[in-house]
Amino acid sequence: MGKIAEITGETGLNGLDGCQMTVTRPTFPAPGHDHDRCTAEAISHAETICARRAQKFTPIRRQVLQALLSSHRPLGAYEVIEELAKSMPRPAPITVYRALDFLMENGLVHRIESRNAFLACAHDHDESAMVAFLICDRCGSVGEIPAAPVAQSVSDAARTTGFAPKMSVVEITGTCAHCQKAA
Amino acid sequence: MGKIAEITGETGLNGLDGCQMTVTRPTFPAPGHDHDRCTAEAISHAETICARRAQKFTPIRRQVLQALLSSHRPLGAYEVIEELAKSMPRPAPITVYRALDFLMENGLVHRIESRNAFLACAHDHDESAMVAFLICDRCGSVGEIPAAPVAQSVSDAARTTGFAPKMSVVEITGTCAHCQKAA
DNA sequence: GGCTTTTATGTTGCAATGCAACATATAGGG
DNA sequence: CCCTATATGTTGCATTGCAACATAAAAGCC
Repeated sequence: MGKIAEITGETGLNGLDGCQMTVTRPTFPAPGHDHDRCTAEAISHAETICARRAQKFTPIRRQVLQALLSSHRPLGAYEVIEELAKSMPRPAPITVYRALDFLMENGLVHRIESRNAFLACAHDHDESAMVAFLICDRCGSVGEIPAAPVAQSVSDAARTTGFAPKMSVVEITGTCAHCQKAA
Repeated sequence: MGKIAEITGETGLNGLDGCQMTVTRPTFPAPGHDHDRCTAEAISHAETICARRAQKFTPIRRQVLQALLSSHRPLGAYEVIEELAKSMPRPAPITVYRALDFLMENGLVHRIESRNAFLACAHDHDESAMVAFLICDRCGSVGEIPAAPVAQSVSDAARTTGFAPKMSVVEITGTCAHCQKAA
């Protein structure tokens, strides 16, 4: 299986300092990958980010992130609640939403609009970088790819219309390589 | 209905006070456009489509489409209900959802995922054509642009990973030309 | 026209999503 | 130690979305 095409390398010019997680992350998590390690890295990345910004990476925020990391697919807020309920008194929805907001503000979690769900960010990309999501309709896993070309097309369109783009949502559903093989 | 690239149709007016200025470029709204005519055309287009497919363009479906056309901005399902309630006994949510499903299946209405809202399709584009939406965060109006180039770059990127794309959601929020001027 | 089949609507009820408002706790700074 | 800013807990509810079943309306057939 190896890594499947990694378009990840060129993700947003790596930000302001030497923060690089393993940038060689495949677009889709390989079925047999070292998940513990990948989770640990993501958590430690989060710690770094929060420390740098003097933001608090509280237990709840950590656990919400961990819940999302436990699967490489987007979880609904209430699925996160279920996850957390396994290891603590069931948190109220608002609690989880607040943690999710925090994590999104800090670029650690993405919201998948077309699913009303949340996904732990797999890459260390510049926060302003445009990303696109490839959502597998079989296994539900989500790949994250840089969408610079999309950004280009969009700003072309913007130029003609005078529209000033700020935030983008690019979500493509389809079938991932693994599931195609499996079929 | 005219040809594809008449990207002019959207309007900014929609009752949110800030946004009623002339368009310099034809792309976003033409505030002074003949709205009755553009609505009439859309309805008649719907009739054509339905007739061609032997689908029934029932009163409810017509009224839902009309509600969406009346505003030129995406409406939530419950906003549609409110609209309809003005001219008939208030329909149940499920009734409106069913009509919306029908209209979407026939390419007459788009769902704006990032808003949980629905927009009457402004163009006469091929159903399989990929479109992108430019959503103004001030006035709420939405521009619909053909997104062939976006589609291209996305599916290139996607295919590199072995991903087989089916459906796409491209929604860009930002500020439309009118609202930029107004600011 | 009657009869059947298909399709569309109406009714009832509820699950899922999301957050507001206020109360309380907790971490740091002075 | 107090004060302030931030984080979390509690209560309650609005919004979104649809399932399941009942009824009506249209289309096809003899």
